[in-house]
Amino acid sequence: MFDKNLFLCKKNKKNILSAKQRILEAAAELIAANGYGGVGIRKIAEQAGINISMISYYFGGKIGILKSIMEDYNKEMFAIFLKVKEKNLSFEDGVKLFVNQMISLGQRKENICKVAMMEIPYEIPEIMEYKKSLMNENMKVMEEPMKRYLGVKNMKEHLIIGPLLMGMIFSNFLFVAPSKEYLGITLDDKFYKRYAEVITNFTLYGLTGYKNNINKK
Amino acid sequence: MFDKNLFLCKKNKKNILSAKQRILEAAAELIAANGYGGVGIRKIAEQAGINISMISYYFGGKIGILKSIMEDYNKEMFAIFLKVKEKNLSFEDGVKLFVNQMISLGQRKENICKVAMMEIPYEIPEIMEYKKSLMNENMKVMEEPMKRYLGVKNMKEHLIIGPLLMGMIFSNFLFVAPSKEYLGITLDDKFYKRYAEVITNFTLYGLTGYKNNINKK
Amino acid sequence: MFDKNLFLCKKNKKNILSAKQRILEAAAELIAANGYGGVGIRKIAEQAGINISMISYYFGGKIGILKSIMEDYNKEMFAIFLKVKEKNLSFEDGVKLFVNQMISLGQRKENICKVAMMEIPYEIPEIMEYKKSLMNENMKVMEEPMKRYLGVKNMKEHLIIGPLLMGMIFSNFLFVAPSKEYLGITLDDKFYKRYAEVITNFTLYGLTGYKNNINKK
Amino acid sequence: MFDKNLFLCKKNKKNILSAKQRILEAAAELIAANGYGGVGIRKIAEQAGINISMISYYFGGKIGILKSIMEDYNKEMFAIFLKVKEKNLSFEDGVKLFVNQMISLGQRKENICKVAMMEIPYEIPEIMEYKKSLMNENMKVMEEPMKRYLGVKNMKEHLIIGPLLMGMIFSNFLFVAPSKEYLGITLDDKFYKRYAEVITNFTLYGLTGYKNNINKK
DNA sequence: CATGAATGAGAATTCATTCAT
DNA sequence: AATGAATGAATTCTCATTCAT
Repeated sequence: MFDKNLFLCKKNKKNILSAKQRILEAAAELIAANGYGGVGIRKIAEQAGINISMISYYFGGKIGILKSIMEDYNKEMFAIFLKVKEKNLSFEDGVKLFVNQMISLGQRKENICKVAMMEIPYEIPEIMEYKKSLMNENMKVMEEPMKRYLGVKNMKEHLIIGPLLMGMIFSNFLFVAPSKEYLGITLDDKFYKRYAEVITNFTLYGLTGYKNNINKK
Repeated sequence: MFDKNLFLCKKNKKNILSAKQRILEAAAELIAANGYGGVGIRKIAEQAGINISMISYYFGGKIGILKSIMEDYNKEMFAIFLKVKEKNLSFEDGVKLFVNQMISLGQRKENICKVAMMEIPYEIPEIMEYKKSLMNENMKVMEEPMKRYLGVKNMKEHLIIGPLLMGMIFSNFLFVAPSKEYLGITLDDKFYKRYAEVITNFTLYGLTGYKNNINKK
Repeated sequence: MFDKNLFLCKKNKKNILSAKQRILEAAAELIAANGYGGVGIRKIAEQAGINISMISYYFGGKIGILKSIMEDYNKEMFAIFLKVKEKNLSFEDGVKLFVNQMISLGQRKENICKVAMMEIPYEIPEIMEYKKSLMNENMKVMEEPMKRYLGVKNMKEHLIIGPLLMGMIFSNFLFVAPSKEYLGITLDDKFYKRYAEVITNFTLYGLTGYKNNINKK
Repeated sequence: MFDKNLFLCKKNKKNILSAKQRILEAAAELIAANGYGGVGIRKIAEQAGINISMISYYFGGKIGILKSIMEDYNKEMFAIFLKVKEKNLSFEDGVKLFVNQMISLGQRKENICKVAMMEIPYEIPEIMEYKKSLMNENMKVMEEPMKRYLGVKNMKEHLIIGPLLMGMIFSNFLFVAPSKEYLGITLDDKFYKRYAEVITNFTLYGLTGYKNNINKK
């Protein structure tokens, strides 16, 4: 196990290695709750326990944080795509693995996922360029399994079935989890076990129906 | 983009759409794209073609706009719930009507829907109180059809199946539609016809699977 | 006793006669507590129970209210000066009458007095011009009794003994009365009786000392 | 008027007087002339030669300036109380020292004194709480000398004789000095020497009368 | 690496006033 | 005599960023 204490700077008693990481986590949490425009770097710095100037130092500005979050999310996504792909599973097992991996990602990185999916300010050109490039990579990777598993050839169908699956799989992390504290509910492991069961089952039935429908055409 | 010149009344040089309505539409569009914190009332006033002070005058502040949008969305939701309920349809027809009505709502009020569902700043107490009260009303109305149609009794299941349906049905309006201009795609009536078909079909199959699963337990 | 109900306009159930008066009273109260710049005409209108525009209508603007208050105070002051003057009293009786009349004025028009004496914004030229003109009239009237009663000839002495008397006589209305609610104290008739006694006595002794001092020179 | 150029340090182009101090002085001058509500932080920043944001940075907002001014005034007051108290002087010498110290304070910090005494917006809760706490400390210190020198036991008498003395001693700084420029008069050392003489004399005679009166009772 | 003073632009809101009705 | 919508300027405060130390 990696011993982070080895890298403690005795002078100021702060963890050198994780300053950047702490900023990212604080930012993700706050942006998930308040939106990108609703959070100032002052609050982020405060919550991360670092000086404001460090954000410019590490990320080149507020926008750099958002890009880092988007990048992180996409790396995780790709890893899941590849993992599922290289296992060469049956339709049912592929769906099961994919859905469970995604839900697991949502649990591990709740805030990162919500921010990367929903808190993107569309009118900041730099962000949109970045998002486009990430989506294009995404599309390329998705194309082959969509065709193989579901028989989807038309690109317009991607724009329907892809978001459908994402909206369904991440529904908890987009709508429920962010407001759990305000609603006074707790989402424990038991809940997420049942959540994964329901989503997997719904997806399998739904995709079966989708295949029937698309093959009829 | 909303073209305010279309509605000019030549007589008194005032728009036919009331100032209040124009503010709401401009705000919904901008907030949908940039988040609540990412839009200033200056931009909203500019796009609505009114003086900045009018926002405080009509809505009592920026926060009032958001509450109006949330209110509008919820009114529409309730109308759909009631419409479906009072028709006493079969399971299949009920689902079909519900999904189609919701998608129609998403098409009519794309921005209102996205804002009300996703752009809520969780750390503004006034907003959270309002959201809670709206959600409670919502829950009450949902309880009976959830039980009758799906056999759901446990409230924790509501927290899964409800958001699941919403995330799926509105997936287009949450993920695709807001970035259509930036992605260079057009979502015409033909697209939405197919969209409704896929979502309805997926929902019917998925809910069937869900009923099977829940009755097995 | 004056019956204000006689002048009620049945139509709108508002007192016609006193709209202007109600504005003045509301303004004096609010300005006494918050300063001229600390009160908006909106609050004044609200407290007076009239429409905002009525202030411009009656007084030509916010500044007109202040001028009316200053005018009212000065009229009262002159009335007291004249009253004391024309009675041709002894030094002691003159002082007694003057002090008691002033204290009575302070009781009757607590807010008017405080505003006219202390809440004048020195950097509004229109106000300063008005104040100068009022002070000049004031000085003229004061000159003769100051000479006769106290033997004051030098104008620079006016600048000392005049304010000294005012600061002492009105001390309650300037420092204590405005904060009575916040300090939780009540200033009843018994208090003001004692107040008048102390001030009168102090003034008589003090002025005697002053006369001794000035005649020695 | 404060001439900031006098204090320029050529090396780093910064004033010797700290930014915080310059803000306080500029604020006191402007608030003394226009009232707290009549001055904006923009004007204060301008006159102090600093950026507007520095006011929030140093004082946490406009209200912080006022509190600093109140605090400064009260520190000076306490210093005088203590100085007079610990010298154990006779009644006459005690009064003389007290009055002269107060007048000297008024001369040194004309604006601070006027603001702290008269420009308090009674309807800002934060300010009133602060004022109450300062007044309570004040009352405690005053109690003993009031009893020893004047024989005052009843607290209601404090509410008369205390303000009476303050209104008299500070009369110049409250009514005359703030308008000296507008009235075209100059208040030189000679004037203040005479002012101190008159006030001291008046106070001694007046307090003697007060003692006679209170002992008769 | 880290700090904190400093900046100028922009945030939301409130201001006094005007005008058509 | 009275209303209320509308305006543009001014309000206080916070923003992201820079820079010298």
